[in-house]
Amino acid sequence: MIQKLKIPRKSIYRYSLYSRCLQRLRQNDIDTVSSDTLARAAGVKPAQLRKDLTYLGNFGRRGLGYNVVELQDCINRTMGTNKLTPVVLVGVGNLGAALLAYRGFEKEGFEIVGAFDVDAEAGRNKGLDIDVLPIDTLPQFILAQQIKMAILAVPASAAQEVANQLVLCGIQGILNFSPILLDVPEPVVSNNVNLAIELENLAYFIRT
Amino acid sequence: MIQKLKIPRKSIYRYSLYSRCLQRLRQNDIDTVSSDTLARAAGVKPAQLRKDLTYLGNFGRRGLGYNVVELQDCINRTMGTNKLTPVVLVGVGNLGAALLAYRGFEKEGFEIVGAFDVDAEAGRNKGLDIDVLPIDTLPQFILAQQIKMAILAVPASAAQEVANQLVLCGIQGILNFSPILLDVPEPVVSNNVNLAIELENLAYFIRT
DNA sequence: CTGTGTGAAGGCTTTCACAGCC
DNA sequence: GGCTGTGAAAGCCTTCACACAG
Repeated sequence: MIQKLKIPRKSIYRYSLYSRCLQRLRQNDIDTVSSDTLARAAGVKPAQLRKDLTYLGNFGRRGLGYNVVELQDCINRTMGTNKLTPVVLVGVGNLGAALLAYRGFEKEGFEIVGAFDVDAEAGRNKGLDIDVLPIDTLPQFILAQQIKMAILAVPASAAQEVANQLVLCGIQGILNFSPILLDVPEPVVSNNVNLAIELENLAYFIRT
Repeated sequence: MIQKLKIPRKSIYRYSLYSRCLQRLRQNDIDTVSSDTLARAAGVKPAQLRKDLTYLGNFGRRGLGYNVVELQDCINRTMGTNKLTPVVLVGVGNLGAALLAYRGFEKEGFEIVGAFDVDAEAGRNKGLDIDVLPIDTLPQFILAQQIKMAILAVPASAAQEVANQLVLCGIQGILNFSPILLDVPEPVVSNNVNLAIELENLAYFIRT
């Protein structure tokens, strides 16, 4: 745990992939897997998988492979995926509403416990099964429930301002869907997801 | 254009960011910008911005900066963002329906011209304003309309199979929302977006 | 003097290749 | 023989720092 900071960002990202592959192996009652097999399933090179796993300690048995259950448990423990994490969502426009309607986070260990918007009526007629709360109730909500993570889906023009507010409330991680990079103080982490940019990127690389 | 392959992936990604920043400058009738200012707006280092721009040719005037309009046009031309690109979406489950309801792609130059699912009734009761077509009509649709890009939002278990089908139809780029890495033949490009993994990643780095 | 363009240095990741253990 | 663990090499990307143009 102390050398946690030494694990490369990208390895962390891949741990999530590995965990999902291991899950499937587990469902098929397979209890041992080689780096070769698991790497192929995850779409990475065997050497990379092994290198990634060395950050977790030595699990493999040479000549045999890795114990599926043991390895997945270790990854989940490292990732903190073994507990349910509450999240708030801010901005219930088209994208925000879409994310709320998509209840796919739950089975991955995250629960959207609150949705906020400047317009408390924003959720109307969108068939959502969660109430949209006015944004000025956000601070007390976050503080009361000790929320640490937020999904930000407001327009670009409001993003930095809302982010500042979130940071003041004690939010430590922001998943930012707005198309600007947020400026957040040191311990706070902001990850960007931008679907339009992903499409643009793809379009470029297929060179008609 | 011939040295296109030499532009680093990450630079391409940032071009999208730059273009959006330039758009804002344009709206404010600012016609010249320095690498320092633009870099700050985009959240990158000035040297990196300049390095990125050298792949496009020499636009800057030393002592002055870059012409906003000229630079944005060049980026858009390079990215191919100056024309509307048609896209199909496959898999109208929770996530797929959410992506359809989110009409945010249009203003970025992409249009979802067709939605497909094994269950043609999948779109019912989801308040979508686009018809969901049965998946066996996909090949003729793609071929007839010369579609080159697809958004894949089917369950993991079906993802690879559908991807194979898409490739056979001539799809060249896949934006994959399923939690597995797709195995696609050489010229085809597959980019992954996984919201659960982004959240997990974030959760890890905030270490309660 | 201001601000770009860029070789060189530095840092981070991936990949190789093989020693070591089962 | 099979497969892991890992130093070393290679590759990629970022950052520096300064020559040079306006």
